[in-house]
Amino acid sequence: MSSGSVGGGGQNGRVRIAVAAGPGDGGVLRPLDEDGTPAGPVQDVSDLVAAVREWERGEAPRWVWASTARLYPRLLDAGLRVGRCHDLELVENLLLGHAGRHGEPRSVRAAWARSRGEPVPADRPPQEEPAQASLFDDGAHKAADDIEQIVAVHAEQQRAMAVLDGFGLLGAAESAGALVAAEMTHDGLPWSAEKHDGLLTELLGPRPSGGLRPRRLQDLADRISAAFGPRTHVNPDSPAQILKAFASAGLPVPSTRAHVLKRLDHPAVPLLLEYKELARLHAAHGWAWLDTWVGGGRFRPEYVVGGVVSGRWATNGGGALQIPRVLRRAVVADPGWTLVVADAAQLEPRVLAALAGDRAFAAAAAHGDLYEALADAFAGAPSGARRLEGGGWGLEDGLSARDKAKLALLSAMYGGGTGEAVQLLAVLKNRFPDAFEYVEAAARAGERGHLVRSRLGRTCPPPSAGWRALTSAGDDDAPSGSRQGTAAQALRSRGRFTRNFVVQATAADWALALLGSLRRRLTPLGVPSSTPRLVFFQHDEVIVHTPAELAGDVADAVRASADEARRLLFGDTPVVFPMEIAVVERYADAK
DNA sequence: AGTCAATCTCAA
DNA sequence: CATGTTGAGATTGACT
Repeated sequence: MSSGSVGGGGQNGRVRIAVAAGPGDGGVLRPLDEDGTPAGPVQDVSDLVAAVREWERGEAPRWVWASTARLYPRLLDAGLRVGRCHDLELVENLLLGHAGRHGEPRSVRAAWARSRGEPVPADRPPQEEPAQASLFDDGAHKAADDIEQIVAVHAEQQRAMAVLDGFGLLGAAESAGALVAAEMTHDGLPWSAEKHDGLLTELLGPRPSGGLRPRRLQDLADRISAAFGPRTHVNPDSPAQILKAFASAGLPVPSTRAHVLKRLDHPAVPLLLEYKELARLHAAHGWAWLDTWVGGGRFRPEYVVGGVVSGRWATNGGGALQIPRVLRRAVVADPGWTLVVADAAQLEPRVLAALAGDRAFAAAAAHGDLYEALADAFAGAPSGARRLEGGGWGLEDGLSARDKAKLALLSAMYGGGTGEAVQLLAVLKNRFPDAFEYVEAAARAGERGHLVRSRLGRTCPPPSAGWRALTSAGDDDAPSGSRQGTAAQALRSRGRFTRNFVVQATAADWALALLGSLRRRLTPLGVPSSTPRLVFFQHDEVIVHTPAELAGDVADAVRASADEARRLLFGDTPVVFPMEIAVVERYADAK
């Protein structure tokens, strides 16, 4: 697997430039060969942005820098975008993980110290990172030190990655992801504050002043109290008070969860369910959220690339990866623009099919609805099982063959499949033995305390010391029955984690490759002042904000990127990764 | 007055 | 025998 063209942009794939910021608006550059050997002298520049712009117009090198998240926003603010980079902190993090050293400091300074056997400085927590402006304000001697360390750490990373299959692509994809993340924060997701406010007013009543409850919530709260009796006062925000009120009414309940309340026959129940739903909207995505996170018609969350162990992204604030469906009505394209919303259909089972190289399974995943294609295999399986709302499996007749296929796969990937789904798993095992065995092997590896990896080499964290102590006991310790039970539980839990990790993390590999490829394909579309932009990414879904007349080209680019990602990860697998693409004015209209 | 765990609901 | 993964973020209520 070559590092391909993910994150590519320039004609010459080999030129790299190490860059350190400071002092002031200046910086220090040094050209490198691909293996990290210096290919020219250190250059001091008084205007770093101008120097980067100049190089970018010419050779379009791969920029080697400590952290995209800290450096790139400054370039974006100056109206400059770069084609490719190597993010030293992100790559260091991947390499540490591969070595089973998750969580060790990842800064350039730390990597430098580590390689020289010196004391390794802890990473600074994000909130203590120097402000953006001061990054460009370091002393001249510091920038000189920085460039020396950057060059050295980069060379070591290139050496380390060269012997790990797929790792070059992983590092390139992670770095390209960091560029996308910074650009998405810069560009923002189109967000109509007016539509959002209208929605809140419609559901909650007009915006209240001070910390008061909106009218609709107060009204519901009053009716909830009344439903428990005259002169009773129940604060619906307090689970304890709700439990007490139901107990007094002769209806003791273990919790206030929605599915528990739904089973009760009491006039307060529908009011409480409505209250809880609206109160959450108000608390999590109400006017306060709007004031904090939306400005100038854009929602600008901060993404954390590789923030989840599986390689999925996390966010730092704003909850960008949990936008409630109702609020998608507020995501509206600019006039004359449109949103291309694309999500990968049934991504994780397709990833499993491709990973396992299961011929029968891959053939089913070669086109169309994967579960439907598998349905025949499950049509005769014993009456299915279905997840009950409260957890646990329950018998439920009337499952379609397609539902049975879906349930079997989800059980295999998530580690369920005890209970009634066991028969469906048996069908999966018989008909698709390689796919079954792939996740089983990952689970067994986990239970033995081994590490498992994604297709490109992203590695799961090792089990904790506590886990090892718990699960290795059992010899001389004469553990008690409950301790054995706890140990068995810990083993199963670890197995579920590693079982899921190989699939989820490879799906994240694929999504990252798609993102890098799509970014590169979008760049030449449109004219500089009016170019399609990636504005949202959520695990297996992207949104591109584009001039309306380019929507077709964008959709083509999305499909081509999905296919390129497939090829980069899995070569000539027959498994396809179809994208469901909607061209809409509002996100809510996508599905 | 701050910290923390537990609980709840949102997303994939 | 127990009974599906990864997260964010708000809130309550117990704690220091």
